Amino acid sequence: MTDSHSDDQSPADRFARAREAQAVALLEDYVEMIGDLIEEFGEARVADIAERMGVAQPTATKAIGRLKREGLATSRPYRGVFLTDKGADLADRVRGRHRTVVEFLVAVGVPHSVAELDAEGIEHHVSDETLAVFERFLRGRG
Amino acid sequence: MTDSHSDDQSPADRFARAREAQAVALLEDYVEMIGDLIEEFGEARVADIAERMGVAQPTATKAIGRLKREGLATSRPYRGVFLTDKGADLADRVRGRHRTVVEFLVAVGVPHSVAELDAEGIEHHVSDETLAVFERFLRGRG
DNA sequence: CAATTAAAATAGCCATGGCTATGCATTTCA
DNA sequence: TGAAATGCATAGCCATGGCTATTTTAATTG
Ligand SMILES: [Mn+2]
Ligand SMILES: [Mn+2]
Ligand SMILES: [Mn+2]
Ligand SMILES: [Mn+2]
Repeated sequence: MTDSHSDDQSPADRFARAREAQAVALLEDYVEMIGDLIEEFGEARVADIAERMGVAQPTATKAIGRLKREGLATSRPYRGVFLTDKGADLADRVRGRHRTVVEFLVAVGVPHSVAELDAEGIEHHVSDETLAVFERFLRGRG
Repeated sequence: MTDSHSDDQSPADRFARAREAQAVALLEDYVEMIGDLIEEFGEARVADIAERMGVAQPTATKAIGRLKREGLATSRPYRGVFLTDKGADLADRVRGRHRTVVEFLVAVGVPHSVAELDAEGIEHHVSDETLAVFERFLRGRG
């Protein structure tokens, strides 16, 4: 018989996957957060984006350039940054995942403030399958 | 009265923390994996490290240079890479965290292969406090 | 022991994601 | 309405983490 707990993936595959998740993590955080700013203030200015990300203003400008290149955002100087449909969709998905991860961690006993801190990184590495398990866990306890 | 569910950290603090975790993630994976190779084969050669990481050989050489600079490893050409005490300690901690995260995910219902995949990224963002919660969860169900 | 082969190092390229300093354009307001 | 203040963009630096191509060095073998 074949080994009952086979490896499924090579380490190289796992590492490649983690590297890929890392590469998109920053853009995910930007779109989610730009969505938050628009929700809160009706607009997302470069300076506010930089402040909320905790980076210098030119760093935010550069990142916004990448968002534009990826078709996730547009911007008009002195008028703010806007999410495209694609960007808004991504923001929604990312925000949902963020909330689910935080709620799940809290549900298993992690203090809320710690859960928020850890979730900011964890969220980018949780697969749809794992996310579904978290949601089921949450439902299964009302 | 003061808000009972206060924010605790600014978004900028959370993002900074996630960025920091990301910065060390790669070195953690290298030391853990080098430890595995030494365990399995008695030595960790540059070519094997590169293959297991899924990167080109010069990429591994460069990373090993960083490990050395950080005091985590030493190396002798044609003789392999070795972990310092500090490196071996880190490898042990990282491996323990990896195992705990995988076991926890499996315990809540994530398929093993998916758990392995997700854990490779998640492990670097799990705080000691959250890890302790995962361990308690695992103990509390034998 | 010389020649071959294999292993590792080096050179040099690219993109990302940080930063500071500075320039320019738009708003705002006296 | 023109000066001042503000907001944003640009230039240019650095480290990291990828890559390919090439060179060097060590190990192996005829
Ligand atoms: Mn995040
Ligand atoms: Mn988030
Ligand atoms: Mn990992
Ligand atoms: Mn790992």
